[in-house]
Amino acid sequence: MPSAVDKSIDGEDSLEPLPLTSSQPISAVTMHVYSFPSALLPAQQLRPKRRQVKNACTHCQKACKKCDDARPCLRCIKYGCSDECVDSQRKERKKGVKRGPYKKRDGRGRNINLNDLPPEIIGASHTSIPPGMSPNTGSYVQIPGFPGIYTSYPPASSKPSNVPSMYSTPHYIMGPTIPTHTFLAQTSPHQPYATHGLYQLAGVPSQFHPQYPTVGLHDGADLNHQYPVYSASVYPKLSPQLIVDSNARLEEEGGTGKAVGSRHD
DNA sequence: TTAGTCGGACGCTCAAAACG
DNA sequence: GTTTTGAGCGTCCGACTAAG
Ligand SMILES: [Zn+2]
Ligand SMILES: [Zn+2]
Repeated sequence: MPSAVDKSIDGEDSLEPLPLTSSQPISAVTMHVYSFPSALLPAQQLRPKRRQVKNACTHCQKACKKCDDARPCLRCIKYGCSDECVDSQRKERKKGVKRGPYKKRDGRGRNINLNDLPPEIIGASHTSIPPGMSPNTGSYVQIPGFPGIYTSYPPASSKPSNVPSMYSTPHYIMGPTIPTHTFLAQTSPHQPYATHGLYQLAGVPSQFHPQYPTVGLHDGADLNHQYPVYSASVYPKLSPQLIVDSNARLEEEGGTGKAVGSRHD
């Protein structure tokens, strides 16, 4: 039977965890942690969304196995090939490829149809502005094309200017000053903005993804004051220092720009 | 039991197209 | 200039086989 480490390394335990109600161990190298208000979680489980590293190492790539952002990656550490753990080369995307016409947008720039909205949005409790909140401020924003319908995201105007457009609806979590003695998934290493007490749930596309669970809440955290916490017990065979190093490494990489900038094309 | 292989589903990125 | 679309290309799930 594969060990817990094996399962994590080889990906059998690497999908987004199912919605949790309390802190649970999650992969120390799964640095992009999403959080979602429980009201937006589906009643029945959807398939958890898979996440990928930006660049797998050559060994993991060859083996078609899960890699991680650290170098050496955990899989290479496990198999004793740390010295050979290097990013694989990526081809440059072809340019000048004609794509033909896109489907027409509506006049508001979005093709939103009530029937297209997931039932979580239609049926959820965020169909009106909560007391004390005003439209398009704070953590509630009007759904385009649906006056009076609000969802709990910040307004587009709050989007940091360096955010790629596909993240046009960034997801934030409210958080206090992050303590430094815990392992944290702060923000994406490539989108390191965390201002005004808002911590973006990096990597969440503009589409609604109810399958993103609430994970790893700090003890006592509520939906408005939460941030993921990593546990050193995730990889019992690895020293806590390794996990710290891994996190530190990711922090050092923060703000290095988009993935393409670090590619070896 | 563990490692290796690999088909193909799924996810990420970013240039092209559409829009204001 | 900005936003959205959607395809290229990558990751890695999961099934399978082989070896020790
Ligand atoms: Zn790897
Ligand atoms: Zn590696």
